[in-house]
Amino acid sequence: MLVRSGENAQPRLRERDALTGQNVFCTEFTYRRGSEIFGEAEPAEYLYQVCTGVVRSYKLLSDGRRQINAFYLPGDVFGVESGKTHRFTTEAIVETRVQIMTYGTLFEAYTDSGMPVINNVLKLVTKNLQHAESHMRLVGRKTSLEKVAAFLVEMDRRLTSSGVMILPMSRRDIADYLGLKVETVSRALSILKGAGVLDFVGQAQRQIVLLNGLMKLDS
Amino acid sequence: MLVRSGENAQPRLRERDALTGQNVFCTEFTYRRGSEIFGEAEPAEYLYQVCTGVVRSYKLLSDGRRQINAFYLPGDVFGVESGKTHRFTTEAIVETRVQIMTYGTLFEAYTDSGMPVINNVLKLVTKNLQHAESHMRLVGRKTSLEKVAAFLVEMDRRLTSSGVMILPMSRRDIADYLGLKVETVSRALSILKGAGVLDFVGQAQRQIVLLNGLMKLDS
DNA sequence: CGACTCCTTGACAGCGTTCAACAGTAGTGG
DNA sequence: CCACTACTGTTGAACGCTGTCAAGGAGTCG
Repeated sequence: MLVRSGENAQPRLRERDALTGQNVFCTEFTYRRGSEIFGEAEPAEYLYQVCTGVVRSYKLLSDGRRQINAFYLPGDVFGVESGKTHRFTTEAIVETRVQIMTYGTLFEAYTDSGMPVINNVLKLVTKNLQHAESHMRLVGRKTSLEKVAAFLVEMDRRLTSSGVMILPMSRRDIADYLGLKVETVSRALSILKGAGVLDFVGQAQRQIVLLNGLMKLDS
Repeated sequence: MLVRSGENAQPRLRERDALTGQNVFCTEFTYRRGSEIFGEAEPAEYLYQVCTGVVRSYKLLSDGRRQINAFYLPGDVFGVESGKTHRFTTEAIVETRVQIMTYGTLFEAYTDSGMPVINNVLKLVTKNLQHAESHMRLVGRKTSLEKVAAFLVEMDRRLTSSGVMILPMSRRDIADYLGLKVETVSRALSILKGAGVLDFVGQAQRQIVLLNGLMKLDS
């Protein structure tokens, strides 16, 4: 039985699991905004899939800086490790409901169905690899404007419904994701707004609509 | 039968292949310095393992800049794709001998031995993922000095024998790997030499010895 | 030996960080 | 429900680092 500190568990039977393609018992958890899901170097016991909410994955460097690796949105699977420990810390950015499966369940599914499971794991790791490679080029990109623009395009693609994008993460999160400072992100957004390629909806600084061509940047 | 333009093939039976753990027929090729091994978006037909020499893997961005993704040294396997095409261009930096195996052979090995093969592929992709994540932090790191120092530590770990490191790649390669300009790399090396943490051996600018603590930088 | 690339160094400009101040927002408790 | 407080976000000014442009020397390959 799963035990996690202070979170409410809601065991459920999911019809088809994303990885195993089978009927498996899963457990749902809800994490409060800002709470840690798992920490770096903790033993990797579970796989997670976001139901609602958003998760950030990061490492703290020795100088105190934080490098955010990825944002996980509804549908995304995270916590997959080939070693025995997690390599990143993950936190819920907003109140987040996740679906949890034990590695044990995964391995049982493997012995049952074989190839498909491990193949899905491979696809997942490959997807992460491609994102990491793409993000590496983004972080190495020249200007802060390009970084922020690329970030907006990525987020727009992943979480826009009805044309307006509601960013769940703070400017600091964006900055730590792009390797910039908060002020630079803020400035870039102001410049992009001034250039007419985006606009803020209402007074909220996190509701953004991309207007005309924020052209697709290379890979 | 393998056919590659203008390169001399040397079919050999390797005793145990790195991926399959089996006896398989492999083919060896020698690539001249600067020649392309495979190009981005080409169909992925073969796996490669470096015997001698060094390989660079990169993408050309739309603005003409080149982002080097990884350097492959003797023993490293590259060309592994989960899709049908290569996502990077690879070139021999110096005269390089590689061992080639077809994906077909890989799949035969899978049907024969099952789990171990795909498990090795998973390990390989995971290793690439970890390198990409680590490199992402490196590229996002603050100063050019830290980038160059981290690069030297990485290379020192991977290719030093007898304390002196012979860099096979040019300053331009290093710059494109770290997201810097050639002049900045050169300046950083001069500064590090002035600070007494490294020294050039003889007159050659590519033979470097790390003296005292270039402390291990985080992950 | 000559032509080429590679590497280094200098001067300068541009961009992002740093420091600082302020406004807007949200969360808390009276 | 409002006031207080802490956090979040924006903007300005000065500084420092890296890119840019330019020149020259060193090394390498034909």
